[in-house]
Amino acid sequence: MRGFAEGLIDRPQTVAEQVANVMREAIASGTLKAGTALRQDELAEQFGFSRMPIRDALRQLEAEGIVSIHPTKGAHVAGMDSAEIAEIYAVRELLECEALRLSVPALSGGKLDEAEQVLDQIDAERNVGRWGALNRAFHLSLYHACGNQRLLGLIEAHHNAADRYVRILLSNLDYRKRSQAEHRDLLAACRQRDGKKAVSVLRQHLREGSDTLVNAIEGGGLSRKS
Amino acid sequence: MRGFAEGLIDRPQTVAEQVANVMREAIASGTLKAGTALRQDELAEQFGFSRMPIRDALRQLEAEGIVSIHPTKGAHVAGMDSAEIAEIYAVRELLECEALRLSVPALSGGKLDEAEQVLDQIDAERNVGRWGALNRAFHLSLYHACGNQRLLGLIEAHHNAADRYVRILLSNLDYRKRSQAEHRDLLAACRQRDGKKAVSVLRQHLREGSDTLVNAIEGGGLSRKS
DNA sequence: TCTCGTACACGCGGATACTTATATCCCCGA
DNA sequence: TCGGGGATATAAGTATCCGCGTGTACGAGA
Repeated sequence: MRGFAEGLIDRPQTVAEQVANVMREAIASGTLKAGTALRQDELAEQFGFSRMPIRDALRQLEAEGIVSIHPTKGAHVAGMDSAEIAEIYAVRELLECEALRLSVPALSGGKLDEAEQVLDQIDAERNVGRWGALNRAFHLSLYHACGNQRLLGLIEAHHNAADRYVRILLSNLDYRKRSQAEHRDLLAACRQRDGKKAVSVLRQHLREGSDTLVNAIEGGGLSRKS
Repeated sequence: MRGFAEGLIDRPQTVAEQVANVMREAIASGTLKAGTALRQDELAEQFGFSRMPIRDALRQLEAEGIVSIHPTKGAHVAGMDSAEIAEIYAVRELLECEALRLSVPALSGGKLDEAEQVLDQIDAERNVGRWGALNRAFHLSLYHACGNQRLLGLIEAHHNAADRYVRILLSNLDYRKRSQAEHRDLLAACRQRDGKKAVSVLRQHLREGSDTLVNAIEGGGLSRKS
């Protein structure tokens, strides 16, 4: 739920936010695997801060759905079973298709050019860690003109929740190629101001991602919910 | 974002959660008006707890969008301008219509009877404070069979965010009558397993609520964002 | 008199040390 | 072998402290 209108107003960054950012990245990158116990004292020592901001950060991440906290049992990196992945993708499809539908008529040529540049960057990028961020940037750039900040916030939150898994997808060269082809189709439909077409391409794109992930996780024996 | 699968697993309630619950109710009921400063040590003294759980509670409420926190300036009861109300209702429409669409074919007769009982309770209820809760219970009871916990969680979160304003609506006798009529239409469509009809009634219902609220707030001079 | 700068008070973020409660594990005895 | 009880680990909560950014009020200078 982070990021409703962030960046618009300058807020001094708190330690808790910095910690949350670092941990979010660590979880997304797989450094912290699903199910890992996140001990407050341990983290406090590692980061060199006291327990207080660490708790704030954990609460924050819990709200984002990538950490689960049980009173007396503590915080763990949230796992995802394939059912939950399917749920997240179903919600993403709902939210993002709506945002795209609203956004397409309002998209400026400049924004579209920006989106295309992001696609070129993805093709050029060799660092696995950056793909996730670029992928997200591309998607969000198409939705920005939707005019509903809250909707964008939710979409961003769900990108966060799915980030770890998107990275798994993107590390697969085959999927990445297909994904990029779909991205270019999507962009083309947007350039033609064909909202219906764009939405249907996006819907297909997300379903493919979801299916690929669910198969990978059900078959591949990835670490499960704690 | 609270309440994804709450209640299914017994978690000992933390002080922070209790505090959050009390404050959520206080904000929804209007006891705490929009813009009110929420000073940590003041609250700590009032509740008789230390600052730590109060901070946790404030973070929680911030994630729910009903409190805004600025480092160094502290927490305030979040206001809503009419634009934000429109946004929330647009998202609610999207989420709830989808949940209903998925849910209708799976709704058991028992669930429908329960929903009808809730409607009867609303008619009988004289206490303004309870209407909001009953109204929410009715809506959620129709969505429960949608099979997507995450979607239900988001819907609940948006009910929380809109709660204060729904209560304003419901304290208006005229709106309440119309609303109840629409609720019965909605229920009837569900009984007929007519998903399309049900969704269209729901959509109309939510749009009416949104419009009524936006007009009330733009005209009525309600307290604004801090 | 009006404006600008400074100084002070307030309240938050954070640190630290300590207490309490709870879950888990392991061992010991029936 | 199994079940109960204690030891241990860890989270939740308490009490207090400090530093710093912000807002404000007051006094000095134009």
